Amino acid sequence: MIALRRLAAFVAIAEEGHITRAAERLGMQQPPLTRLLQGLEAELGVRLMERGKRGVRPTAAGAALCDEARAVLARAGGVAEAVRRAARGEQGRLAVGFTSSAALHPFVSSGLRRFREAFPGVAMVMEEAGTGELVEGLLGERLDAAFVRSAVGGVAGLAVEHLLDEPMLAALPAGHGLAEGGGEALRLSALAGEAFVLYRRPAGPGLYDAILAACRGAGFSPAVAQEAPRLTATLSLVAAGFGISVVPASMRFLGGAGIAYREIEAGAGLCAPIHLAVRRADASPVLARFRALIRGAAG
Amino acid sequence: MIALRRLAAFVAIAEEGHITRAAERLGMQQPPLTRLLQGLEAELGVRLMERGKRGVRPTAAGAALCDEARAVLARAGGVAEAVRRAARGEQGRLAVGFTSSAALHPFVSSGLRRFREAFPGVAMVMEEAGTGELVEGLLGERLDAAFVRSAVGGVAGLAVEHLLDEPMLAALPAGHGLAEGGGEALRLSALAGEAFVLYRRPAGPGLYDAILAACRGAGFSPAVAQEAPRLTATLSLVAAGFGISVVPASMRFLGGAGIAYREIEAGAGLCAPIHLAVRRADASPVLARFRALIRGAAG
DNA sequence: CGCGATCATACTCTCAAAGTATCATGCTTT
DNA sequence: AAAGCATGATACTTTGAGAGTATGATCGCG
Repeated sequence: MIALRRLAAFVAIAEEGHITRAAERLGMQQPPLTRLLQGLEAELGVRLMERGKRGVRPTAAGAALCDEARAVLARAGGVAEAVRRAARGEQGRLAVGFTSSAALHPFVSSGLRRFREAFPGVAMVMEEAGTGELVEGLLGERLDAAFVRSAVGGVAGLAVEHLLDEPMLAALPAGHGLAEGGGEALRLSALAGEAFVLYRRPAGPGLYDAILAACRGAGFSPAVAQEAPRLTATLSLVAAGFGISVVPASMRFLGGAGIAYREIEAGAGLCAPIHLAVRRADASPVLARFRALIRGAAG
Repeated sequence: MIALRRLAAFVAIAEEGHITRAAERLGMQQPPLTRLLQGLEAELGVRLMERGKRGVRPTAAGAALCDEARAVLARAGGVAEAVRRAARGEQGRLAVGFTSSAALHPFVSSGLRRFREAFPGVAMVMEEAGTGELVEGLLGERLDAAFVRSAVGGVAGLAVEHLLDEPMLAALPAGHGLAEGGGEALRLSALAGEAFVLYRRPAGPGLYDAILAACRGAGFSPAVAQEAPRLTATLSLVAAGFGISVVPASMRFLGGAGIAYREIEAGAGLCAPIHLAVRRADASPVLARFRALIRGAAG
């Protein structure tokens, strides 16, 4: 492999048309440059420069080398800067996961958009999946960060950052007895006798457990009539009259016709948090930038 | 600029995940490799490898460097071979010119096509122009070779190679008294009283002079009624009845309606040669390949 | 014909990078 | 817990590619 130094020297010779002048430009003496050229010619087994009375001029092979060398030098010249950008977190890759419920919150989508605009050099990969898959993705280094609803506090190796708390709403089939309430907050205990439709626990344990705990706090244990595999499916089941549900407030914009939403009294302690989970040991500067931006947006 | 040697060493470290093993692969000892890595880190001001108990693993910056380095190394690795190909004439540029009359001869077009097929790595540039322009193009290095009809022997610095001789035909307006001859060759002296339409001498001195010389040899001096700026225009004028002309046989396929072609007796010494003109000093291997192929096709 | 410009050759020298030897650290195994 | 092994870091020595100096060879030009 021909060293970059020699390529640069050759380009200088070709551009100046004189070994002497090229040596001057390179800040060296003429004899070593002459030998450098001879060395290149010997190594390639090809005459690169035609020596004339008035300087030198490239042969066809020399012109080809000059072109190739310029390309290599240009690429090599940018390496150092690219690495420094990567170290500053301005360039690289970032894989972000989110549960389907987090994806629907405007905070998440706007945060991702803002990061993308602030760091256009970072290639982003998105993944929507259940909490379990996201945790697995983080541990297996397939993901760098994940927006989740439960705290995932128990998982070793992960750090979880609390971003915000979102109120939850009761989702009732239109026409349900409790659907109309004049804008008043609903008492959670009013739902004691209802059939509940919930997002499957394995896919979203955080929300599931929060709802069950709040119900128990309100003095009843909800009857779970259906478990839906996706949040959208939950709302479809509610609309179809299979029961009622309790969902994060940002879902309000999703479920269209057939569903009435009512606030739940604050005392019930029902809230849907959003957390950012990352590997505790991950020192990636891109991730640091991402966390800083998201944390700033949350605070 | 980071030397290729160091980039290659870094890639080896990143790929092996152990400095020791990478050193083995590179055929060197471990300490210098460790220092090489430290040197890179110092030069870039960035930590590239995280040292762990069981070897090393790249940081984000290290991964970026690894990617960049691979790209540079791949490009640099091909340089030597590309230069050798250029030296063998298998890669490069070739600019070929031809006069309009030469362009119409099947030998020229098939020769160009065959060269193109045989050396797909050579980028070709074509130019159709008058003889004067072609000579100027060769001397000014805009062209590397030109197909011409006259010998251009007088021009210093050019070498001219004779490729073939083509018979010439009398081109007569349809219905002309000499147009029908039962396939017999026409005696040149039979044209003594005719008005001649000729391609302008500055654009094609070779043909012009050959025709005049042959006529004088046949005992008459032709009356040039019209001079046309292009060969196709010559035939148009003949078809329009402005006079008769004498043209290379390959023109027969060009002039469509309104023109009758007749062979001229061999003794008149009328023939239209095709030559290849090149710079005498041009040692380009691509040109050498081209000349060899064209010469082979002619012989 | 001598002068200036330019590339080539011979010899010396220097410093960056390779080698050698050895230490430090922290698992793993007994 | 101690010995052993794997791995990287450090200190010192050695080497060689490449830089410098001096000079020769060639040739156009006034």
